[in-house]
Amino acid sequence: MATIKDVAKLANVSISTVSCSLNGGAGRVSEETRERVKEAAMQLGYQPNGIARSLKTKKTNLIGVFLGCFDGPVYGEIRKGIQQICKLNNYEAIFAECDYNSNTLAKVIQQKLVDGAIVLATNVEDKTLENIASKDFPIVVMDRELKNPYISNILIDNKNAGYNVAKYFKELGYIDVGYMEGPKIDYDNKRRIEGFNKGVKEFNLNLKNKWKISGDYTEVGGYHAMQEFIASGDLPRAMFMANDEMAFGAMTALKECGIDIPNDIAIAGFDNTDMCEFVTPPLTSISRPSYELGVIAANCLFDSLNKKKKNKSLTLPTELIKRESC
Amino acid sequence: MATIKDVAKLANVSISTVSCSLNGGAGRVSEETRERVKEAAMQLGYQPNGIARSLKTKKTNLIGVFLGCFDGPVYGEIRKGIQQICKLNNYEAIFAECDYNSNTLAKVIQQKLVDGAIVLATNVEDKTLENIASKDFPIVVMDRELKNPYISNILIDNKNAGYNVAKYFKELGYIDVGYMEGPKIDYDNKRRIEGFNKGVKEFNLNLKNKWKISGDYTEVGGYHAMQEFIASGDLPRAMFMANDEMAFGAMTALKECGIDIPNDIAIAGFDNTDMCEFVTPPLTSISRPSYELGVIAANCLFDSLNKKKKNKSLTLPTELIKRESC
DNA sequence: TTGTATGCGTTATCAA
DNA sequence: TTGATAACGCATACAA
Repeated sequence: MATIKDVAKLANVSISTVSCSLNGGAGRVSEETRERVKEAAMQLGYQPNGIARSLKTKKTNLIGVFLGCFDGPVYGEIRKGIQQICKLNNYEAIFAECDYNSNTLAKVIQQKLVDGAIVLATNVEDKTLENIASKDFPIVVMDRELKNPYISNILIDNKNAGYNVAKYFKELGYIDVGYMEGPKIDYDNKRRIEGFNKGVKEFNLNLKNKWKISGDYTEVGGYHAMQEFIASGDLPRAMFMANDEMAFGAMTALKECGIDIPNDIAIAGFDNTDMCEFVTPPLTSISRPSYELGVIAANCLFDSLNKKKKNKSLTLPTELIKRESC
Repeated sequence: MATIKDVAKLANVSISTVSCSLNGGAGRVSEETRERVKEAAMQLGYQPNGIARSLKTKKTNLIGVFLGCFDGPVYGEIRKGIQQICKLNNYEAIFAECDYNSNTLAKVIQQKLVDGAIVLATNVEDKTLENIASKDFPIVVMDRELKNPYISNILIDNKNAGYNVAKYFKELGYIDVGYMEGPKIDYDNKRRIEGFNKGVKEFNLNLKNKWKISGDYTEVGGYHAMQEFIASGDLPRAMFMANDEMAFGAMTALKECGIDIPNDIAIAGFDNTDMCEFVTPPLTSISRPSYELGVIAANCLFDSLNKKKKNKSLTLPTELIKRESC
């Protein structure tokens, strides 16, 4: 692989001239020299070594996005939003999957491989993030609330969303209600359920303990949890599902047993994914601004990175989308 | 952030002693000194700067996984397989999403950020990969066949799988058949359809041109494509779908129109995703070893990386899983 | 307008 | 057993 030295030799100039010709603005080198250097670089297929450059400049023009799992339509939208903003800022986003016993995050960050991070991985501990965040290394979290001068919090209004589902159930006259939650450790899930519970209390709904079940955010998980629930023989009049995918699985199980939606049981999901419109019956769900969430998180990170702005805390609103499943 | 110098100063030794104490094997430094250095490092929270280390050692202990899109259950399994092997080799995997006009791949690789790459992104051009692959930078591709000494090919037997679906249709007495393909640019898709076509010819099935439709590998896409297809008023007796997700969407559309599966039309999918068992009726599909695919691809990359072994070409078998949709 | 020299934080060679 | 020092490839302050 050609280095800057090789280019310098071929173009018959010093390495500093090569560097300036290739990166620098106008003024520093004559147009003639610049051309000669560019020609030489092209000829050798020269590509600056990013590692060496980073060592010198102390930045990599890379941000790290740490996700607990890449799956699901919501993650996809968030990623798109992040990438869009990275491109505008001449950065690239690299992604890492953080499972429970992985230290990828620490490794990548401590090694200075990225200039900042966006974290959406429940299983990463708060302490880890607090230790890593600094003036030179801003972090944006999307799955928790952290009070730290170098950490920004971008969230959606989960609690209000859950509350609104309960309110809507009340409006429709559904008194006996239940829910299927996601992973108990998940921040979003906790807040959704918290809001729903608040509504249940406020509107005098009847939420038996046995009507609180849990899935794992997957379609298959929702299917199984609902199957078991049906077998118990005691169903509420309406159920709030902590995400759409579980709701889809649950609907499949219900239909298999000949239980009518919404006449026997009403279902509401969360995320308003594309399929909501197309399942039978179409699924009432909570719409969240996923793409925008990614955009905002990335912008927030670049604000910290560029202008050294202060950290931010934002909570984005959600909207209840009413369809025939209720 | 503490550097090796700070540690050296605190421990009252030279930086080379620090380096050896922390990385090196036995013999080089006395146990006593090593302890003192470790103590100092701990106290300062010292973490070696990976960038500087990489510049020197010419390796990052990182591999890049370049995906066209992270979504779908198959991708998830492949990623898990890759990560498992990375862990065993003391490497980390970082992921990048390659959309059509992104240059993330080139950037990450040319900057020497990763020691090797696994590519599963149809939209990356062959030429790009051929240019980048070298003795020092092995690549494993999973979405195409490339003859290059530094590129390994790990594939599944798409063609045979498609052929087997046609054969199965014949066995069941379905003569009028159709298919819904995925993105035409996709290698897997092309081969699946190719194999199916071969079977159609060989078994004298009747595949009208109007029975060849296309989706985009998504559930929503499959739903819409099928809706339109139904509206055309002329359906075959059986259809092969290039992946399960489209099949699920298509099944939803069919059921909505009161078209019975498999009595009016039989459906076969591809990937044998978890939901196949749970949709109504359960979906006949092609099982592929996704996790193993990731394991094998990663192992293959490490073989090239470590022992400088030759490139490999492997095609993994698939299996037709029969369920009630046919 | 150009070149020389320094240093980024490591690892590794060599001499002590 | 240890320390001084060169080198990795680049950017840049400063000298010419």
